[in-house]
Amino acid sequence: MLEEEYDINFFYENGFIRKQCQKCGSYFWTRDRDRDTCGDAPCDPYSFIGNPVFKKKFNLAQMREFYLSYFEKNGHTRIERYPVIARWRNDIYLTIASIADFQPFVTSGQVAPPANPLTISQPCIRLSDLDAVGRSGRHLTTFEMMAHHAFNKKDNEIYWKDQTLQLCDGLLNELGVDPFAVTYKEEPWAGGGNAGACVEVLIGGLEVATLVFMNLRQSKDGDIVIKGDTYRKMDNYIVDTGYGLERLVWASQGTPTVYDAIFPEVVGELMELAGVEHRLEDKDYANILSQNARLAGLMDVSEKANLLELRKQVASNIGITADKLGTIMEPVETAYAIADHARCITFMMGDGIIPSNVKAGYLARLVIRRTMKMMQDLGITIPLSDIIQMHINHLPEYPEFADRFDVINDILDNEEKKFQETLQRGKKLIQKSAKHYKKKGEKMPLDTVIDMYDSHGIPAEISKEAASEVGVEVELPDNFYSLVAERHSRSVQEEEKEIPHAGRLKKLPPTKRLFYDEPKRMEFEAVVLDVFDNNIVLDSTLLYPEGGGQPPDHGTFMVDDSLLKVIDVQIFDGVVIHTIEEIEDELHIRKGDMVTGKVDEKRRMAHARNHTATHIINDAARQVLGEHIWQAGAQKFADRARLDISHYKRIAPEEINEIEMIANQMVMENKRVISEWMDRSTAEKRYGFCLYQGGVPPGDRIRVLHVGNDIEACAGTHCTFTGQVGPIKILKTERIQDGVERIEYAAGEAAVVAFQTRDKLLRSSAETLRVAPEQLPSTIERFFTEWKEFKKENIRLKKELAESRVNHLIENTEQIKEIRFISSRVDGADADELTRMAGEFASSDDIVALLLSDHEGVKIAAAAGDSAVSKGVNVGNIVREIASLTGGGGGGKPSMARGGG
RNA sequence: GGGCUUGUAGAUCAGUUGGAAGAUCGCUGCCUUUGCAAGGCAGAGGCCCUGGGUUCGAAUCCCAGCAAGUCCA
Repeated sequence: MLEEEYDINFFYENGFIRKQCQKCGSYFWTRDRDRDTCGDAPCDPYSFIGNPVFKKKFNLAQMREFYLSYFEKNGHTRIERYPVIARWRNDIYLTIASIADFQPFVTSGQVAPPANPLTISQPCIRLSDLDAVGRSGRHLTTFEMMAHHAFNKKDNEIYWKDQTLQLCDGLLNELGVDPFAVTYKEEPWAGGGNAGACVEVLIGGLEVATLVFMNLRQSKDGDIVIKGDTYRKMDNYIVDTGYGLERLVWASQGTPTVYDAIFPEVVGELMELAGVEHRLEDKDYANILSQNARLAGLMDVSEKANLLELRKQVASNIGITADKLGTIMEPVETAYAIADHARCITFMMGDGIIPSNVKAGYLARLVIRRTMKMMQDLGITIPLSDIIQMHINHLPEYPEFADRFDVINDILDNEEKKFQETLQRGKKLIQKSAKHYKKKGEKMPLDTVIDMYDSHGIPAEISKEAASEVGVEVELPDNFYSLVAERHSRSVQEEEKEIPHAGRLKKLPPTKRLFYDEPKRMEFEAVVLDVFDNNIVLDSTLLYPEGGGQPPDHGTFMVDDSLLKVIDVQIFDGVVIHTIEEIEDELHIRKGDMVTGKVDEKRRMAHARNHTATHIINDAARQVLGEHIWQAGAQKFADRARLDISHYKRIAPEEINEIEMIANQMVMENKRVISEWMDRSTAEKRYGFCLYQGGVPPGDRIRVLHVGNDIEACAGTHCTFTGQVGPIKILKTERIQDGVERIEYAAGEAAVVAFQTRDKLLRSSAETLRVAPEQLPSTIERFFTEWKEFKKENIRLKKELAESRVNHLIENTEQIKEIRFISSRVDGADADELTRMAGEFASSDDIVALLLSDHEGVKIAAAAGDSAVSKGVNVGNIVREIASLTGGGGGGKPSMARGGG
C-alpha cells in the first residue's frame, strides 16, 4: 500500500506525527511525541483494565445511543439494523460486518444506498474464534459493529479520509478520552474482492475502531499489489468504518473481561448456577482475571499450547501452580462462554434461523450444542431457553426477540432432546466398540474416534470418557479437529457456467420482455436481431425465459410460410435466446426478418397457476406453522410444483390440511395479484427482506409481487387474480434436510388431474377388495391381520407336517457304523419344509438326514445331529456335491445345509 | 452442495464367510410372597423400511427409493 494513501491533512492539522513502531515496525500517527509503540497488542499491553479510558461508564444501550446520535448530529441518517442472517446475500450465511448490509449492489454502485452518509449499529456474528471465546476475555461470537458509511462517486463525493478521521477523533473527544492515548495505526485492508487503505484506532492496547477507505477492486490486470493480489481503482469509493460497541463499553468500564462489562447480569446468574464465586470486588480474584485478560490479549488462546503458556505465566505472577489456576479459571471461562454463546443464539433464533444440519442452520446447531455441552460440564441444569430469556430481558432494544420467544423456546426444547438422544446413542456405540477393543486388549484407534465424531456427532472428549468407563484408553491428539477436516479436504471444483456465444450476445441490446405488461397476450410480432445455430434473438418477446424456478415457455415462430417450434428460452444479461427444435432443412431466417410468435398458452397458464399457488402456499404455511417459515427453494413444473420451507418439525397431516384449506380460501377470495417495479432500497424499506425469499435478484429495480399477504421480489409470470389459480391440492411433504420441509402440490388442471389420479387409486383398490372405498381402511386392516394369522398358521402346520413325516420315516433309517442315516424323497415340499424336517431328524444326536423334493426344480436339505457332526459328518459338503449334479448350488454348515437346482 | 452412518419384536439392540430370525427389558397368564421389590415357569409379540436385481437360497450382497442420524462448505 502506498505511503501517500495515509498522507492525510487531518493528521497535520491536529498536531499528529507519523512514527514507526519499535516493536512491530508498523507506521502509526500519534499526538504523543514520546511514544515509540503503535498502541496495538502485543506491542502495548492492555492498560484500560481497572483504569477506564472514558469520562464515564457506559452500558451497551447507552454507548449505542451516544454513538448513533453523535453521527446524527453530524449529518448522518440513522439506519435500522439488518438481520444477523444475511437474507439479501447468497455468498455468506451470517452478517459479519456492517458493510455486509450494503454488499454487493450498493458497494458496486448499482443501487443507491438507503441514505448517504449513514450510521448504523449492526449486530454481527463471527464463529471463527469460537475456541478463544471465554478464555481471552475479549472474544465474542456476537458483537455490534457501529459504523458510519459514506458512499462516494466520482462526481458526487460525500466525504473521504479527512472528515472520517475528524468524526472519529471528535467522537473519542466527546467520550472524554485522553487525546495523547489515541493512536492511529496504518494497516492495509483487503477482503471480499475489495481493498483499500485502513487506519486502526487504538486506545490502551485495545483496537476500538477500524476506518477503511475502500477504493480498490480485485482485478487480474490491476496495477496495485496488496497481499499478493492485484487491484485497480474503482470509480466509486466508500468510507467503511467499524466501531466495536462491546469494546467501547468495556474500555469505558475497565472490567477484567468484556463479558463482565456487557452482560454482567447474565454472567452473574450463570456463575451462581455453576456454583462459582464471581466477586469482582474481591481484589485477589479480580487481579487473577485482569492479569489473565491482559496476557491473553497478547496471544492466540484458541490453541491449547498457548493456553497452557498463559496459565503458567499468570500462575507464576500470582504465586500459585498452573494446575490450581486452571481449576479456578476453567469454570469461569466456561460460564463466560455460555453467556456469550447464549447471546449469539438469541440473535440467531430471534432473527429466524432454524437449527438444521445444513447452511446457516448448521451454524446455529453448532453453537447450541457447544453451549449445551458446556452447561453440562458446569452442572447447569436449567434449560438453555431460560438463559436466552435472561438475555432477552436485558435486551429491551430488541423487542422482536421477546415476541418470538415462544417459538424459540419450542425449538430449543426440541434441540435439547435431540442432542441428548445423540449423546446417548453415541455413548452406546462407543462402549460397544470399546468392548470390542478390550477383548483384543488394544487401545481404541484414533480412526474410530474420528468416525464417531464425523458420522455420529460425538465429541472426542465424550468418546474418551465413555471408553474409559469400559476400561479402554484413547489417545487424543491436539489436532483432532484438523484431522477430521482432512477427511473432508477433497478439492472442490468450482463449476463456472459458460455462457454460449457470449461475445455475440454482448453486442445485442436487452430484449424487451412484453409478458410483464401484457400477461394475457399470447401473440406478438418481432424483428430478428441475430441467428446462430438453432438460436434466435429478437428485439422483443412474449416468451418467458427460464428463471426463478419457473421453466421456460414454449411456443412457435412463423416466418413467411415456415413454422418453427420454440423448445427452450433462456436469458443472459437481459438478452433472451429462443432455441428452435432441430429441423432437417437449414433455418431460412436471417437478421431483419419479421416473425410472428405464439406462446403455448396451456403450458404458460399451467406454470402461472403453479407459480401463483407457490406464493399462496408460502403464505398459508406461515399462517399455520408460524412466522419463522422461510422459503428455502422452489421449483415449478407444468403438472406440479414444490416449495421448500424452513421449519423445525415434520409438518403434521392436520397442518397440511389446514394449509391446503387456507390456500384454497385465498383462491376463492379471488384477490388481485399486484406487481410493481420498484427501487430496491424503497422496496427493502417498505417490505423488509422477506422480499428475497425466492432469491436475490440483481439490479437496482426489482419487481415486487403481492399475492394476498405474501410480498416477494419475483420475476415470474403469474395469474392476475388468485381465482384463476383454480383448486390447489397438496400432494405430499418430504423432509429434504433437517429443518427444511418440502411441500409438493398441484394447481388448476393439474390439481384436478391429481384428484382424479387419487380417486382412481382408491377405486381400483376398493374394487380389488370388492368393497366400497369408505370401507377400505377397515377391510385392509382385516385382511392384513388375517394374512398375519394365516402366515403363522402356515408355519405351525408345516412344522406339524414335518414332525409327522419324520415320525413316519424314522423307521427307515440305515445304520452305518455309529450313525443312523436316512434319505428320502418328499415330493411337493418346499425348501423350508425340507429344512424343517431335516432339522427334526437331526434333533436325535446320531441321525444324518438327506431329503430331496421336486419343488421348483430340485430342492435339497440335509442335517446332522451333534454326535454325528463330532464324528466328522459334514452335510455342507454332501449337499454341495449333490447340488452340483443338479446344475445348481448349495452348501451350509456341517450340521445344516440346503441347496437346489 | 458434498461426505459418512443407521433402518430387525412395544423399547434397546445381537445376527459370523449368504444356509432353521435371536437376547435383554417391557407385556400377558400361572406359581412363590402378609404386602412391595424380586424370583420361578409358560406364552404372546416380526411385510427383518419399501421396490427391483444377483442366487438353488438374501435380514445379510448390488441398485433405486423412503425414513432417520451426523460432519463439513
